[in-house]
Amino acid sequence: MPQAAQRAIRRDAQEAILDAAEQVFADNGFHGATTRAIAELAGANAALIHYYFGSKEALFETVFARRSDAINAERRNRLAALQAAGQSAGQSAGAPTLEQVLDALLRPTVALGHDPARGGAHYARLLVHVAAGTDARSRRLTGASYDAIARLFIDAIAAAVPGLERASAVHCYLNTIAIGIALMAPTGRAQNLMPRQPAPRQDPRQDPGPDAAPDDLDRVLARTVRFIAAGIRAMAMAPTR
Amino acid sequence: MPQAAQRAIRRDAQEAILDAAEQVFADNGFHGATTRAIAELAGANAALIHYYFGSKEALFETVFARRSDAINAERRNRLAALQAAGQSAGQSAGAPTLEQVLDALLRPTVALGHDPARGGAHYARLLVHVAAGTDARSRRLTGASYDAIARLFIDAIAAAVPGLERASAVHCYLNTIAIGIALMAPTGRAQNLMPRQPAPRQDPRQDPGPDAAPDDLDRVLARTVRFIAAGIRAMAMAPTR
DNA sequence: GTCTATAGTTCGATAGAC
DNA sequence: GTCTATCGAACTATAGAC
Repeated sequence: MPQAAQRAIRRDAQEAILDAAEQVFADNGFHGATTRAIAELAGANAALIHYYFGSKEALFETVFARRSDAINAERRNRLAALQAAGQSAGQSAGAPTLEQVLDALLRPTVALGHDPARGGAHYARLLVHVAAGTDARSRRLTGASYDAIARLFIDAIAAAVPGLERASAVHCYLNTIAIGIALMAPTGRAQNLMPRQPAPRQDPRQDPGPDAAPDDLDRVLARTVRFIAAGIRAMAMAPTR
Repeated sequence: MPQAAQRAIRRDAQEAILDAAEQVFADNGFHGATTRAIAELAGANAALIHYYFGSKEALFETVFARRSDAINAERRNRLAALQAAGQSAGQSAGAPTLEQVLDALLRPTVALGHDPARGGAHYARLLVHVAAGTDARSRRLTGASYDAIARLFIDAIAAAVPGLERASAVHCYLNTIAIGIALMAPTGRAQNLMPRQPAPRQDPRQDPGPDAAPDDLDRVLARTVRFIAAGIRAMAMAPTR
């Protein structure tokens, strides 16, 4: 079946452009990136970008949607699994715990940022640009991709913390996302701020570096979830205003 | 003294360009902004930007430094005042509390974002762009303007929370900044995610809107400080790894 | 100091050969 | 499908009149 083989090759060419675009957009933002730089990094001809995607704008949206769809599908699946487990284990087991909800929310994004094998390390920084942007494109993309999942997890957070007002749950969700985005896009700032080499250290194995290596994912997540969960529970003990 | 009067007028022209540049850079990022758009918004001639500032690049750095210097000076003063008060009130009173430190850290930025009278609402979004950027300019600007103050407050956080490891204090600081930046640059996302008009509301005075009005500054700050302080204290109770 | 006019680049996009 | 060549637009920056 030669057609399938050829299709496979072509698919690789398109994905090479998508991967290159992801990196160049992440490094420079939409306006700072050029289609020529993307084509060069992809090892493709500059005209192919317009042949495949029609425009720089459409390429950007394709790059963005590719990862965000995967992230949100995984978030949805993890949350659904937690809720199903809670129901099957006797109805009094009830809703998943706050820590479980936060893990389901953060793990797909943080894993993407920390695991180079998944190829999405650059998307993390791309997402920061879009989240920061106030232009029409940025708001449209975040709204279209993340509003629905946001409402889902705001509900789950509210359900996991008795006494948490709905408005407070929204702020807690936004705080969570703020930390999560900063966490998934390591800018190297943590290293700069770390204490000056705790010099007289005897066991070098102890210090794999402040920013997590891929296998530190669980540890980074656990630490961050603990931080956020404590903050959210503190919000439930006091009125919003 | 005509020279002084003329100087005053000129100073206004330069500041008009700075204000316009702040807004246009905040809306579109460095590459998305054009000197023509800045000049038009400032009501000035496009060539004046180069006459006053030399280049688009230099203008950007001037805009950035103007506010960050003011923010960090205020942070430094507030922290010093807290520490001086702690010392004068008997040596056992000791270091300022965690809540006091967080307030000193966040108040100057959040106030800037929420008080239109201070004219810095746009800088908040500009800072988000720079904080998100991984290019050389962004890293140089954040490092030059914010690394020193970061170390100061990391020390203060560590001093306020017994048992908090130094490395944990760095992560706590970064979490604080992540929330603070998101907080000072309202993108309107909170409104979108708020519950669908709790419709049968009898008293309209109760809902001034989810994003704070200027006079809500203290309330927003108190809520955020409570969230973060609880998260930081939770970090002190468990090892980093 | 402030303006007009424009030089010199670089960009996104496309036409057309193969 | 893939390439070369190039168009037209928009940009930063500057030269020079006033």
